[in-house]
Amino acid sequence: MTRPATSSADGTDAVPGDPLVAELVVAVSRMYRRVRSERADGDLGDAALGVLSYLQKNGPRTLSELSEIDRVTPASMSQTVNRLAALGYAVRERDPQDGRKVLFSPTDDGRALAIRERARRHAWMGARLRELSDTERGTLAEAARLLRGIADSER
Amino acid sequence: MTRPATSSADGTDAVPGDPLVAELVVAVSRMYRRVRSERADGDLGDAALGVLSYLQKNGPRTLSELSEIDRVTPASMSQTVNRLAALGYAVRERDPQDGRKVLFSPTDDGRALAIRERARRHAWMGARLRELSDTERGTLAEAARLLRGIADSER
DNA sequence: TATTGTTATACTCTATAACTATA
DNA sequence: TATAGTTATAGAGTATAACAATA
Repeated sequence: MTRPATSSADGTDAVPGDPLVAELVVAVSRMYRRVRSERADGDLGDAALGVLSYLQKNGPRTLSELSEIDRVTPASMSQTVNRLAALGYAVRERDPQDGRKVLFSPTDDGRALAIRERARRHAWMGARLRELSDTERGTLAEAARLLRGIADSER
Repeated sequence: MTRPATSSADGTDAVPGDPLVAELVVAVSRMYRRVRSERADGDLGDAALGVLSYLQKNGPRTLSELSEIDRVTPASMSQTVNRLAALGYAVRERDPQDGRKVLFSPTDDGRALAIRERARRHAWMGARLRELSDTERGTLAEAARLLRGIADSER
């Protein structure tokens, strides 16, 4: 054989890259959409709920911090926290040490909503994971750690 | 001790659910956003590029099939493939056996774009994966298989 | 001047409701 | 009637550009 190639539906031969990358990207994309599709009707969107959930678990953060965590622009994050604030789920507070900074915190309503919605959205996945063996669960736990490390890496 | 509880930033005790679920959801969400953030300027969005990539790898599909694969409504998928068609990356063809059905196929331009963009978006992740041990890569490969199974499960 | 955050505007993605065409 | 697909409309999420306030 002359060179490695991927076979495509139309017979195109493409330089294949690392097959593991493609498998992971497809798996991650499908899982993300599946989790997102558990969203209920009058619900917050996934971006706003993600921010609220983060604040509930980790405590107040500035706009810049939140935008870096989610890898969106500060302008985008400003609009997301605007929605949370307009709905009464989060509050803005000026940083006393540095008047340029704004700290966002969840309200009591926001904290309760974050806990409740996380439980609801995760329910179906919890059920699927309980069907796995201990070995398989261990594999997923280790994979979650590796994926976090890769996703959060600077480069 | 009386019952398991999660400790939160504000001292809230919540019934914890399966910690593995939360770890996986956070890891998947962060990785999805990281891959998405590799998007270039005049680029297709992630939904349209995902559909184009699928068609390039797997061959023509009907609208219904595509909407089920991505877990979006047929109306949403219709608009996504509309964008692909308007840009000349995909074509509609009436199914000769059943005139209600429409088959979508990538054009030559679309196939080339799918291959090129996949390579570009996956480059950074390929570099990160090459830094891992064979054992770690094996863990991720097995995890990708498990996650696909869970995400694609009917329930 | 540099940093932090916001607003104006536009595009992508998704949904629901109402519709057309085919079986 | 039921199925496959489309269009109209609206809201979430994101981006870039331009701006205000503070350091």
